[in-house]
Amino acid sequence: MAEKKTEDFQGFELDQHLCFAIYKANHAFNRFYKPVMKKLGITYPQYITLLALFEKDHQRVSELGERLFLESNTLTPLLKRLEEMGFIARARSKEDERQVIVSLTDAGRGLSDGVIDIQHCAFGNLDASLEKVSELVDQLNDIQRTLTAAKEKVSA
Amino acid sequence: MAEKKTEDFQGFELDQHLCFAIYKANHAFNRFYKPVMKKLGITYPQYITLLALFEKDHQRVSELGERLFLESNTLTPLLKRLEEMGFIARARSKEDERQVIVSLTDAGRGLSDGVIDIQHCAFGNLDASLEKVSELVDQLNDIQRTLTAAKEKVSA
DNA sequence: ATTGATTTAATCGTGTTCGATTTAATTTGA
DNA sequence: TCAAATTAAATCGAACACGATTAAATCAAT
Repeated sequence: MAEKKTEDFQGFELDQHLCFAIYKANHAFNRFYKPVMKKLGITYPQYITLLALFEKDHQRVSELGERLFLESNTLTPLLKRLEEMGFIARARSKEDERQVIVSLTDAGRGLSDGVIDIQHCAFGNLDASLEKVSELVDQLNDIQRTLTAAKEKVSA
Repeated sequence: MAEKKTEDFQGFELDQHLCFAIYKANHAFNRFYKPVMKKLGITYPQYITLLALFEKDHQRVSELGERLFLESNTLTPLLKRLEEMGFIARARSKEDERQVIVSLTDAGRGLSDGVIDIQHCAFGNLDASLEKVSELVDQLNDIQRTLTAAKEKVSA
């Protein structure tokens, strides 16, 4: 009862850290999806990017970036690879030549079947109910919003 | 009630995806910690690595790798940077010359004060109780274990 | 004791991420 | 109108992550 130090505040036990738990879970998703992605010829970040395009086609690079929390320095090369593979097309906007519009090709849209399979595969392995998962998603989104807001506050 | 397709299974709404929620939360932790880490002169992965060493000093590279889910191809250069900065020492084991033992230096141990501050900082911004966080950590660890086990199963 | 298999870390190439800068197009204001 | 400020994407360099390979040390098993 006497010793307090760091024990009452997570201390150094890595497994008690929320950031480490999230790091590990993210890592596990990465490793789980990677071999499945490989069959489609894409990487995990490319998969996430395609999901954003399935949700809404014909987005600007910066629009995609807002959705995925990435900027042109990351997206430009990634999109170029997707373009080389023939899954998307990139074209300067007629209205504003600064903007590049990213669109799915037929081949890109064709990936959606494989993607659905992947989702079933991952979800089938988590023996959790839809409600439980949905609740967890909400909690994680709360944390994300809180940390993002806190960072804004600090850097302001 | 007629349409089924993908809607009853998360479909393409990115925000309903557990993997995306985790991706975002991990990203938010990264962005939140980054400027704080910068004051200490280290990166987020280096921070995680140091946490593992605070928990247990004098680990082999492969031991650290198991803990952090990384391998020598990632750890070797990262550890070399921590060594250059004087936070750790790397030395071949006398018993087995193949092994490299990673140890904290005084300067490395000295970082732990700053690290405690960082943890307070992050935790103070999450207006969640310790129990709530602990519960969330357990759920995330469950997911990680499940996905890791599922991957083993598939690759076997 | 020597050959062959295994283990450990290091190395290499590709892709992702990010801070910082650059280039080009658009908007603003004098 | 035309220079200055702003915006959008691209580029660059450093760090991280990973599959695959390599080099060196150890172990196994005759």
